[in-house]
Amino acid sequence: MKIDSEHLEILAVIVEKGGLTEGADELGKSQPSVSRSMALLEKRIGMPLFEPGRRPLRPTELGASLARLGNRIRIANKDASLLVRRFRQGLAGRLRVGGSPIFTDGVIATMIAEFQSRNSDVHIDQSYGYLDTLEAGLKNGGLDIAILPLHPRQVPPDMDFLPLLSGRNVITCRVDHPLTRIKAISLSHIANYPWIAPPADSPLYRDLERALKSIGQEDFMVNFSGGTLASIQSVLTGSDSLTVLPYSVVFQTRRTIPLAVLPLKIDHPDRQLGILTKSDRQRPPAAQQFITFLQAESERLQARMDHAEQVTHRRS
Amino acid sequence: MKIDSEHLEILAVIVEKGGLTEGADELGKSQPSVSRSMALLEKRIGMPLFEPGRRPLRPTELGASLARLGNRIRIANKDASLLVRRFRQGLAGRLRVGGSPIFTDGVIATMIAEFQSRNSDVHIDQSYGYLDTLEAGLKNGGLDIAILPLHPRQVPPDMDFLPLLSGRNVITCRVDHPLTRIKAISLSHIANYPWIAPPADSPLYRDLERALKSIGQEDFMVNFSGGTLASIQSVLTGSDSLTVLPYSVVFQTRRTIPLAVLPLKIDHPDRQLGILTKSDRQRPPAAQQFITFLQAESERLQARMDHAEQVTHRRS
DNA sequence: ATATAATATCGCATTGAGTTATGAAGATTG
DNA sequence: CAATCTTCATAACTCAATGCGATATTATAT
Repeated sequence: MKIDSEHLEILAVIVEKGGLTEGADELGKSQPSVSRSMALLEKRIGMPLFEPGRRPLRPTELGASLARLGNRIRIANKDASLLVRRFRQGLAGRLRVGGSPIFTDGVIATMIAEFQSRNSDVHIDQSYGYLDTLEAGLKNGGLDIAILPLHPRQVPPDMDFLPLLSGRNVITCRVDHPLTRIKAISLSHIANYPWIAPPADSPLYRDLERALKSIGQEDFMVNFSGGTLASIQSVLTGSDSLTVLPYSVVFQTRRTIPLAVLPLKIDHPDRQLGILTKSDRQRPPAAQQFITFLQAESERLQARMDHAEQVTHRRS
Repeated sequence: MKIDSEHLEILAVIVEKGGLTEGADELGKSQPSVSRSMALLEKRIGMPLFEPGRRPLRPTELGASLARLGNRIRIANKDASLLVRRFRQGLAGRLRVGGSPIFTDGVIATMIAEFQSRNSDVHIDQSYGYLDTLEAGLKNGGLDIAILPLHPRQVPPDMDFLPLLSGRNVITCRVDHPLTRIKAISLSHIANYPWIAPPADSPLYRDLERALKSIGQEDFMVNFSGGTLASIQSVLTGSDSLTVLPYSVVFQTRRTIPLAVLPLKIDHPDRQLGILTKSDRQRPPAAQQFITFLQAESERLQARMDHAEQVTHRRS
């Protein structure tokens, strides 16, 4: 014999409010309705829930005990409603975010930290990958959103791409690098230094090739390759190596890992860091919340970068 | 928007069992039924509870969270069912028991202790009173059962009386009382000792009068009156006083407060200790349980008393 | 006693849960 | 890769429960 949980909740309210009529009011139901519900419950369990012949309805021992349990149910139910509301508003949930390693570590990670400190109930599951991996993740539902640099032409047909930052690359080195003391840097200067290369299968590696080709340096010496942003930064600050990094990464991490940007114009890849999502798949509200947040943060970052650049120009 | 607690319970079972079909099995419902319930819940909250296009139905983050809450509800509901079952079997609840002071303290209290040690969830609310008080208590619902010595003629019309023990009274005193050393006690012997009398409004007081009158002692000296059994026993063991007590009381408390019974035949009141209940009023199951218990305990007590008496006769 | 407030009951409409039968789609296997 | 198996969704229908207003009944208060 299963008891109807709804009945127990009603009982709890009646007992709490001290009367059937007030209980009905509280529940937003009519008095006859709850009266009948209680009559039905009493009939089901075969025991009286209220003292007979008492006008402001008073519960029996059993009624009071069941009311306590009903209250537990009510609390759980309320929690459930709250949870649903928070999920709908994107304030709770889990978000599986995939991203290209360098940008994710250098730019997105700090934004994620900020997002989590605001929306503590959103759990972000971060993973790394390049276009093909991320695209597959989105397709099979393993990822909610992907963050990577992309050229408009590369966007898969059934996906949406929302640009966040321009994909400008720069040549960078440690701040006290010999080259930073040279006014006008030319090809001959940088030819003497070894290069750090990102993993060979990464777009950034191709950027590096392209950038160096654009300034005329066809073959270059690589003394370190692969690894994550953290290892690249370590090697960079501990040696005279050079490398190509997105300017936003250099800028975003300038407080913890300061790096110098060489005033050498290199070919821009025509890509933008942005958010890739599946068009049809309805995103969880937390995803929308996160996307909106990333847009705002990116705009702020872009503004700060622009501002810093103006200051530099004025100084020079 | 109120969530149906039933739905959350169903969700919890589905998630726990790892599939809709198995969940339906567990719940004893058909598979389409729970399927539709979940569809309805999803429609209500406007969010998916299960990952789309997964055949062994897997919950989303929201679904899993709601399932946890559903489980809490299930537990509370199960507790409720259990509670009801225990109440129905008389293994839980509250019992308001009224009784005449001497019998209650001397005979019933130890039985109540034993009863409570067996049925720990039954809470007994004990109170004292004589016939009129107890009768009123039963009538207005303030008492579930009353325990008192009664003559069959005194039983109110709409009440039932269940005899437990014969109401035989005896003259008693402390075990090392001078009178215990006298073989054949006569009236002249006891005339020298003062009497302890129960409260003047108690039936036992009238018993005392009647008993003494029956053995020819019209007026008697009372050096202590009123008080509870405990105080009577204290005075009795600390002085040479005599008093009249039910034999069952003397017998039941013989281990803790040993008293001597004088071999004087006195007039029996034609009453029996028994249980008085209202006929129409449906008793809580715990009451029935308690009554049955008292009957069994009383039978055992009676048997022991009979046995003790036989031994005494053989010895004398 | 009479008035008042609280609860129970009645009649009727609507909703939701239950069923079986059946269709659709992911998962599995030769 | 097609066939098959599982698993879930849908359809059509019945019935129990809930909703309501109107009204009877019954403690409690004045």
